Amino acid sequence: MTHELLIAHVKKLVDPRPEDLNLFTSKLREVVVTKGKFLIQPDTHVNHEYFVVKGCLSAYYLDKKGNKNIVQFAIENWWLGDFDAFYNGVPSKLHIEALEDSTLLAINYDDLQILFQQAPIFERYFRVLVTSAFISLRKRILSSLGKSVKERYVEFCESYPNIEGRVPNYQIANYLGVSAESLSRARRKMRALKKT
Amino acid sequence: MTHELLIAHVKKLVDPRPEDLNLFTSKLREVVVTKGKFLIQPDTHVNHEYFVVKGCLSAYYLDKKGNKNIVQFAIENWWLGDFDAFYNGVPSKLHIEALEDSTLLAINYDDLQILFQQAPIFERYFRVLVTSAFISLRKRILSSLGKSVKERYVEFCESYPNIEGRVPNYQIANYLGVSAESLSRARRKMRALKKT
DNA sequence: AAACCTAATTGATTTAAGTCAATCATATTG
DNA sequence: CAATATGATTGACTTAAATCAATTAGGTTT
Repeated sequence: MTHELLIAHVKKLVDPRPEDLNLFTSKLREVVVTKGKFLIQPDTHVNHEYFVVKGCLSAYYLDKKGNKNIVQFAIENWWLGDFDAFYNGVPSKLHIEALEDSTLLAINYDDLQILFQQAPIFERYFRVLVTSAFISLRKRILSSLGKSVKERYVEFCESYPNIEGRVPNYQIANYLGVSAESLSRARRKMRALKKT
Repeated sequence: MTHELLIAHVKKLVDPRPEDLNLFTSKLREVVVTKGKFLIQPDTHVNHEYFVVKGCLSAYYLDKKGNKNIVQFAIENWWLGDFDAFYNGVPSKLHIEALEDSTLLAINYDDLQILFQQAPIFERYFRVLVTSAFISLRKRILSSLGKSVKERYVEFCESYPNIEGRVPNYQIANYLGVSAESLSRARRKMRALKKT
């Protein structure tokens, strides 16, 4: 079953009873997105949060000048969505695009509220989840401020050891907030260092 | 009572029963830190999270080169602490320093776990709290990547309308990840624009 | 294999922001 | 008031990264 990966993920963070898990899985819906297609587009109402079972996606937003800003990558075992839109009921500002053919599990907002009522352990699961996302995001902030392109790329590779190779470098450069050329040069310098 | 501000804050996000609130407030301890003193220092075990009742503090960490990196400011109505250390039991990497004489309410880790058990509404309160902190942090990331000093300063002033004036500009510059000189020049340009 | 596309790399140049050093402004203290 | 900190500003110079413009490298498709 596609649910197994997610159940394993839940069990790593909290300790649900079997009936809690059954309730949870009963609310999940499988979603497939093919490469290049969108899961979420801006100015839409967002009713779901998604767990990646297979594939790779990116979330980005276009600013006033039309520049793309990648906010997040997601691969297997990651949750993904537009928190702001989902929890605050505002229109989404994000594009979420599949970089590979992807399979996700979706949970609906109302179902999630019911789940929180009936199985509060999931309130805990999501609290723990968001807390650790917050901690990583804080690390990313510290990395983006005052660190060189090279250092940031190294840290990126440490944080996302599985993404390298699946995502083109120019997208990684965008995520890091640097130009593709600068990233290329930084990588070159790193290669030079390693060989000596 | 010093608890009033925090209770109001809780009630804005969730709807606790009176007995939940009583349990909560029974676990709070008042802490006073005078200007220049530290609430948390690196390499210590962190047992508490703090809510600011009065005053102003900053959280920062020193990198290998000894550079200070301000991670967060906190004034009245903000929670503050070292999530990573608090939730994951690792030694703190942060300094948390009072920029003004400050009064805080502290909650202990074990007490918080008991609270979550006995009054799950607080599990929700903290989930909602962290979720919105996550959303703001994501906005800060987008701001730090690809935006000019001027734009970032403007966004800072919008996000923290009450901090301007209470915190010296060189600390704001640090938080924004720019030099004090650059911030000064950006502010100068903004003044010039306003006058015309 | 030729033609095509996409991504990565490299070189030349520009630019925004950093650094260093000095000066100015303003509080605070003796 | 003079003396002293502390923070803000300004100027001169340097530097890291962006931008612009080719070129190269790998994969696909025909």
